[in-house]
Amino acid sequence: MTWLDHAQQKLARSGHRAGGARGAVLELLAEQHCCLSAQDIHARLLAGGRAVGVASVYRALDTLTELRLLHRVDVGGTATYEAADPTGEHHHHVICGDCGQIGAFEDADLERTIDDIASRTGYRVDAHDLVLRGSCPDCR
Amino acid sequence: MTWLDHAQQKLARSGHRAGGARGAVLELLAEQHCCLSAQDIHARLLAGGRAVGVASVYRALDTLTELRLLHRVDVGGTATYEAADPTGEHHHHVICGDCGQIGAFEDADLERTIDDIASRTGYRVDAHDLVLRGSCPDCR
DNA sequence: GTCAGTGCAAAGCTTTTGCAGCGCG
DNA sequence: CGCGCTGCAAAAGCTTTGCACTGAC
Repeated sequence: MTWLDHAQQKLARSGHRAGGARGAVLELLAEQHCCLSAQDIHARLLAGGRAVGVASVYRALDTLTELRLLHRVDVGGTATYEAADPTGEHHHHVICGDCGQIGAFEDADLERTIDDIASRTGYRVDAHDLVLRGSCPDCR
Repeated sequence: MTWLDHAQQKLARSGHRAGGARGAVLELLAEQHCCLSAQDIHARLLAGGRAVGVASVYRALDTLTELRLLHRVDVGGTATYEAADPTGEHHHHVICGDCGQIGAFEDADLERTIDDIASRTGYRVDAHDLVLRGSCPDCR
């Protein structure tokens, strides 16, 4: 089952109706390998011939994030979003401060360490984000 | 030597002059135990009787961040800033999604793990941020 | 038929920029 | 006495909200 199917099912089960704009956002995010900002998403949809409004993009992202179908990643003042793996598997990002290129990485050891810390904070921690900043191989 | 002295020295050595607004921002940040947003800083300075302009606050934060005297921390769409320890010692944040309360923690094991990962990315990584999200003890 | 979803436009926030005057060094 | 710093105001993003209309169920 694809992420797209999974997302549509979860939406339906939560009492949401299938609308054009949100569907377009879902389809676009389903085929991305990395995170996109709301503006990016809107621009790409327009470029692809889908006349969606910016507001609908933001509303869709909000809904999907609330249902935990998307991960919100804050990079440099702008929120970006990417499909959330239903199994909980996830990765983190390394951002080039010069060209803006974003890379991804994952590390089981890191996840363990973070979970460990989370359990010691006193908070009920249900999400975490690690961002590395620096210069990518091209810019360095 | 206090952080405030250190910062003022570094500014002077970088060819900056001592101005009222930036001085006020420095003094305020020197006595904080946690990160503040630009708006927070501006509001507190006004409340304290310092008639600084918002623009000066943003410009001061920019300059100080560039000199690595401050750490910029992105929490939920707004940038916040806190004094950076000149020895490189630093901590990370755990944010309550309900009340906005921000806690801090540090962990040597975590830092080692992150450094380890950073060296494998191909990037020259010179900063990193980890943010945990959840509910604080009070809200839970 | 009902009500969630949508597009548009307007408003709200945070942050940046332009500019003239002030004052540190 | 030059030029960096500052405040004000205007502008430039990003994001949210109000509203009437459409269309899914």
